[in-house]
Amino acid sequence: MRASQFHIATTKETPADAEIISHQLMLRAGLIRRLASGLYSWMPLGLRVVRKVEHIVREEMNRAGALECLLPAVQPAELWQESGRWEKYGPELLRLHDRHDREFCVGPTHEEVITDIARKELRSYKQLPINLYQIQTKFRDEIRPRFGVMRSREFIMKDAYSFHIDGASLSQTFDDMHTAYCAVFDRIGLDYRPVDADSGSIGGAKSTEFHVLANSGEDGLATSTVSDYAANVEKAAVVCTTTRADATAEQTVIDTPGVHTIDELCKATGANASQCAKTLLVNGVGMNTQEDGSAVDGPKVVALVIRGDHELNDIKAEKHPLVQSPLTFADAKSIRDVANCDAGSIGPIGLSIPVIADQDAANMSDFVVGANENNKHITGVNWARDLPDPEVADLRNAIEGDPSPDGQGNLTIVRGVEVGHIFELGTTYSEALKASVPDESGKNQTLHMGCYGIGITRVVAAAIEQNHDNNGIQWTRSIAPFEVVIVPINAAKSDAVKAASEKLYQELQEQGFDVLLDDRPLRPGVMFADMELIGIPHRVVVSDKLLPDNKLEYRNRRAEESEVIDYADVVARINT
RNA sequence: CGGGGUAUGGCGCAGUCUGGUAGCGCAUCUGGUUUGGGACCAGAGGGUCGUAGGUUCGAAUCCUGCUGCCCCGACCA
Repeated sequence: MRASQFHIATTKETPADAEIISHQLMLRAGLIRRLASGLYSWMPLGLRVVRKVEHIVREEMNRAGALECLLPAVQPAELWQESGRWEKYGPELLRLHDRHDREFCVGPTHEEVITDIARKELRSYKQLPINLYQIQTKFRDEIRPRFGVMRSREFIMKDAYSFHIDGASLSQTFDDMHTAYCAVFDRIGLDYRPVDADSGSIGGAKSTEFHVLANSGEDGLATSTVSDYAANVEKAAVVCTTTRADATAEQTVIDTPGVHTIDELCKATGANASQCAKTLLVNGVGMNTQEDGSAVDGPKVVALVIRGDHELNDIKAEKHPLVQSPLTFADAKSIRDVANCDAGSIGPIGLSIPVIADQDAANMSDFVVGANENNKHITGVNWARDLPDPEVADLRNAIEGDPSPDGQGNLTIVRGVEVGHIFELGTTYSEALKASVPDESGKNQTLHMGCYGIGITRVVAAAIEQNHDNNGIQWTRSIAPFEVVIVPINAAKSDAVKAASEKLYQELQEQGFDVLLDDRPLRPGVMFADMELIGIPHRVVVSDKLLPDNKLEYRNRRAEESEVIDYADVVARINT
């Protein structure tokens, strides 16, 4: 490709509304353009990267025996009603009506459609297992799209769905997909981690997320310092190492005017956060709120007690049978009803509702709590003596230094971007949509199902998060929009440079390289800056300075310095 | 949806407090000089100041409503 024939649209200045580096660089390099909130156009340069990622994914999926298909983006409501997700999915599902006023949605995922195909197409256990995938645009009406293409509403996803006669076959494919995903991310050149994950709203038994390590990542990952244990902090179990000490202090009510947070409480009392307990009132399972806000069945609120230096883990909390899922905090009025005070002064003493304490909170002694009276707290509190022993559960996020749940080493917390997720769904959807097949004995068996996603467009952003410097993007060769760029110096004045550049351009193309010839009539500095911003991995400079000796200048995007090489060695140099 | 911010040529911003009819840098176009790290000179084009209303002789500026966008929380590939 000739740069003069291609749309290169770089900017020097960083757009004001781009927060993270990948978003800034994608805009500056002209990979994407924003259309509306969460909606981005892929410019020719950016699309080349998307296509390369797709190509790698496609190859590895095919290698793993998956079959590519393409399902409709728009799906009929009936299918979603059948699976129960028409109600369950909520406002993230973009719903629309056709001219006959029939209801549809824009697919955020395709379990329903694929299961419908499975139930119609699959006639015998002999056709199993089968793994179908597609690469397609999805739409999720995210509450808050952000970070450009990293969390957009419309995005490209590779989604695969497998069907099996039993769980063992499903596990086999699940493992195969795990292997295929590693192959994909290895080829792209990402520093990633497969981690144990909560299966979330999609449901099912087992799931593994693939995270690209990056500080801007929205997820916390807990990894062991010695073993290969890795889990999303949402999922990482906390191994309790504390024990309860004997009570030594007297229970004392103190004045704490204006104190609402643990921080303020520490300042006011001189206590450490680890000596304070925070009491969080959340809605319990009996809490049903009507349209007009009135409660039926009586308000049911549950108190969760966490040590002041710990964080509540929503996912763990909502798994508790008494806690409403999804987890929501009690409103101001219910707090007053239950605790006689406002949030910030709540404590577990004297509450007439269930009190569930995190393991470490339950092991505290001589601790500080809210007094259930505004502007007052109580110090020297002890379980069993001052209030009943609570029900104990694992409620908090794992933190740096916690022992690894597998018993080997401690946990380190790193940030990650979720680029892939594989699930053993089991029979959830096949049961709902009645997808079954006769087994060897002729008896109908409900299909076991797995699903496997990769956020193609998110991979592009994540790759940039991990590969950039002050001058711009540093693509790995496998997904770079172009592998090599030829930069002629002063071609307008030098026929020799011009001819040599053209010749090299031809030769590299014949060698099968994805090559860009920067034939724009620009000064060298501008071309260098552009090509570094765009992130082309290899740069070859053709100049009058070196041409008489039949030499060229080569520079790797990641190298500090350029080097002079023989014309004959270009291909070899690029390939090393 | 709740909280905070913001809206002025394609991009980044100033001007708003203290009303007087819009400016800077980058980018673009023309001509010239340049040509190994985002050149220089000369000239040019481009803005109903988000939108609707109000106050006023006069509104980018003051008031009110609406909308877009960004950031913080719940969601997820």
